[in-house]
Amino acid sequence: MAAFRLTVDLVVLTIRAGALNVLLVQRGIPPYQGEWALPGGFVLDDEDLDAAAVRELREETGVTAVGAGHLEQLRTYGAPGRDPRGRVVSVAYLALLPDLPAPTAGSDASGAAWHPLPGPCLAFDHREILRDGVERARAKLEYTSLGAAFCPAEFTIAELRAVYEAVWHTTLDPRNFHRKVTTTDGFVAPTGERRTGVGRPAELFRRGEAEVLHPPIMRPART
Amino acid sequence: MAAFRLTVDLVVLTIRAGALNVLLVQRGIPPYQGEWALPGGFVLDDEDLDAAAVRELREETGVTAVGAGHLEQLRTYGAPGRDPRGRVVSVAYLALLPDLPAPTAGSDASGAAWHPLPGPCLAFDHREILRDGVERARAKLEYTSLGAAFCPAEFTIAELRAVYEAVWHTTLDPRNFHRKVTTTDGFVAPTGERRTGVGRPAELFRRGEAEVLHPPIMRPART
DNA sequence: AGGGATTATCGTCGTTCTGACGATAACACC
DNA sequence: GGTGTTATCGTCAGAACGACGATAATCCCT
Repeated sequence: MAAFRLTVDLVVLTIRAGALNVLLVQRGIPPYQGEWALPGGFVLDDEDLDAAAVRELREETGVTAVGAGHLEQLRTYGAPGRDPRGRVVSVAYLALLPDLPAPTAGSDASGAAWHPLPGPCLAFDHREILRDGVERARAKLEYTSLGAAFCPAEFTIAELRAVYEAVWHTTLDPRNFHRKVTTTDGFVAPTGERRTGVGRPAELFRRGEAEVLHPPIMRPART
Repeated sequence: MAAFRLTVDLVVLTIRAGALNVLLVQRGIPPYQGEWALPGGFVLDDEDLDAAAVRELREETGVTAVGAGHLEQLRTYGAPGRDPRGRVVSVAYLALLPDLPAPTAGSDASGAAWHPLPGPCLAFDHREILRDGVERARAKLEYTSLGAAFCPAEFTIAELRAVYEAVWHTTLDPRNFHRKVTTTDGFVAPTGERRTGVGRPAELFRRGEAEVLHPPIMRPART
């Protein structure tokens, strides 16, 4: 029951070019120098865990407001030996963000970049953490309205559908998806405006106030 | 990034007399001496987090095999000031167990007992942890087969239904519940035997191999 | 201006799932 | 044998879903 050191590690996901991407940094210092890893860092002495996650997210990505996206605690990883520096326990967070401008490099990372899944080999046990994060995101899209966290404040139904298709790696029927989303109470709220592009202009929506969906959106059977 | 101390705290739930109960210990040492708290203790120097949870569960409840029930990591709580002894971060675990003989008192607890929810005032931030644990259990009963973790190895559909009714604090139609459980693939498997009691003998079932339920069991609307 | 391509949105139809509830079965007890 | 009690099977209307046709509203091209 002696001393532990605590880190937060972030699984930051977004949709880019129709694919699920994760934000990775190239480690600038040992251990695992030069290898890819999840962004993260040590928790400060008198810092709340959530605050540490928000701080690291800001430092590594320049994301200041989580308001647009979503940030939640994922799981804590504390196997002895998972970090060669000693007994380091990591509280992992899952962040879902709309597509952003290129990320910034952090203090102890020589580079940060988006990687389509599955990404490269990762340092520490970060491959396991990433797998758990993606699985959590996949599951939560079924029974919560979190899919909208991948979208900007205003979005079309087609953009939201593209999120589901990217995260689940399937294709969904546009008509049935539209019906499900617009008839599920509190999922999305129309803004009254429309966005013009290729094809018929699409109505713009904002996130609804509902957090959980009853009934959930069913993911097509086994892949 | 200096020294943290790490504890595991357990939200141990079971069904007793048709009600959801939580296992609490009366603290035998300061801080909060004499008050009720979740069972738990410090993580050893080279001990895995899951192993620490299993150890504490055994020490405080005498539960040796988790095989019957279910144990999973719940969340980590690390707000500065949550423990007057200093910076103590707690990894909370959620355990779902079938009804057991009376629990044993642990080393640093002068007594351990089952409490129907909502229990008494709790030390530290354990009230919040308990609330999160109960909420997790309620949600997981909808889309997983974890309800069977509250039952002994062999159980009747009525016993399983009593679990859902206790955890959700509702009443469910016995005929529709029976249909749903027996027709959902992999939820339960018949043993071929039956148990006699009051009324017509009931068929005995074992847990099926399915972990997630497609589609989920819907909890009746708002309470 | 008009035709084609493209995407959004609305409907339809048959199937499945659900909730409400009636009917029967298989015991224990008297 | 009758009665009470619980388990299990059926039925039926309404809701939800998957597949897919039909229409609407724009852009692009000629």
